[in-house]
Amino acid sequence: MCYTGGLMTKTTARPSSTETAVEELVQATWQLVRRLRAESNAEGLTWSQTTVLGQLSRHGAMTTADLARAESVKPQSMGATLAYLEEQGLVERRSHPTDGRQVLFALTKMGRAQRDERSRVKHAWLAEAVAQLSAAEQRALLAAVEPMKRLADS
Amino acid sequence: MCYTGGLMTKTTARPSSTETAVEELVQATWQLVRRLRAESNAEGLTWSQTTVLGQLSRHGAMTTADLARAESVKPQSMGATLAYLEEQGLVERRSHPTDGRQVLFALTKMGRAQRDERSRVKHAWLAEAVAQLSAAEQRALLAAVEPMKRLADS
DNA sequence: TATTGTTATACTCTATAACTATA
DNA sequence: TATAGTTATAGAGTATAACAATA
Repeated sequence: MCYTGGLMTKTTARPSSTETAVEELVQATWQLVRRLRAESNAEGLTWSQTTVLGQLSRHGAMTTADLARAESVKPQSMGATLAYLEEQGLVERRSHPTDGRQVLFALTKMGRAQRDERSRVKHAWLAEAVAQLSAAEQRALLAAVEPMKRLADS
Repeated sequence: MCYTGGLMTKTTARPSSTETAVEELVQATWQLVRRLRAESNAEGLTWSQTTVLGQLSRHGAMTTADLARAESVKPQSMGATLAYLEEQGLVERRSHPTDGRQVLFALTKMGRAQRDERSRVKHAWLAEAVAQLSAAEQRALLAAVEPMKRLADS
């Protein structure tokens, strides 16, 4: 594959230093997201859209700003996603009872159904993929969740 | 923040089941990528572009298909990235010695310099962020690299 | 006929800037 | 004046489909 003779078995350079190891982590993160995106594109909704439905499912009605914060994007970006979901009839807007500026978004009946269905499909794939890993690898993944969040928030 | 009374401290629902835990992992992965993207946008090159320079730096000249495989994207997508890098004078194309169809891409002198500089800047941020974590958290992150790659490749 | 790469097109995700409405 | 949201615009990152050149 590689002309100058480098071995090209999926970029598996051994982590010699911490620096390299961190770069490896970033690479792994990036690739995992690509994989997740590819997986979700095959079905009706994208990952970003699905996670918004998940937020609303878990937390109930939320404002654009709430959702933007929860997903670490700008309100305008979240607005675009919400506009799409609303157009699809998956979320609906409600006026805020005390603050006229704010708009609350909530799942519609269809949105809730989609959410459950999506959840089922996603889990089917993830469950299978995770099942292929050893118990130790699974533990390693779970142990990394909090540090990754810390890193993302830093 | 959240109208229906859910506590909204950064989506910290405790992982009750493995299913939830895996979803948490996905969420964390997604957010970390968002963070990385935001960080790299501040500077000259994006993460995708930087990683391509990294590949060429580590492996020497590679074809579009090689790079696409290494980064888990379609050749056409990689072509777009390479076109940009070429336009910026960071990579150059060479004809393949034996196969006229293939095109080899290699770092230019400028590309190599940029790569080193980018690498330095990236590491500065990452190093600082990682340093904020406990030793245990750092170990947890590194231990997750291989499983994440396995998951991405599955 | 199969493979490598290019061109054309489109859609998602995200950002910034400027604006409106409400507090 | 500050905050919540919308509109307009733009760019990165991808994908699929159709094509050309080479093997």
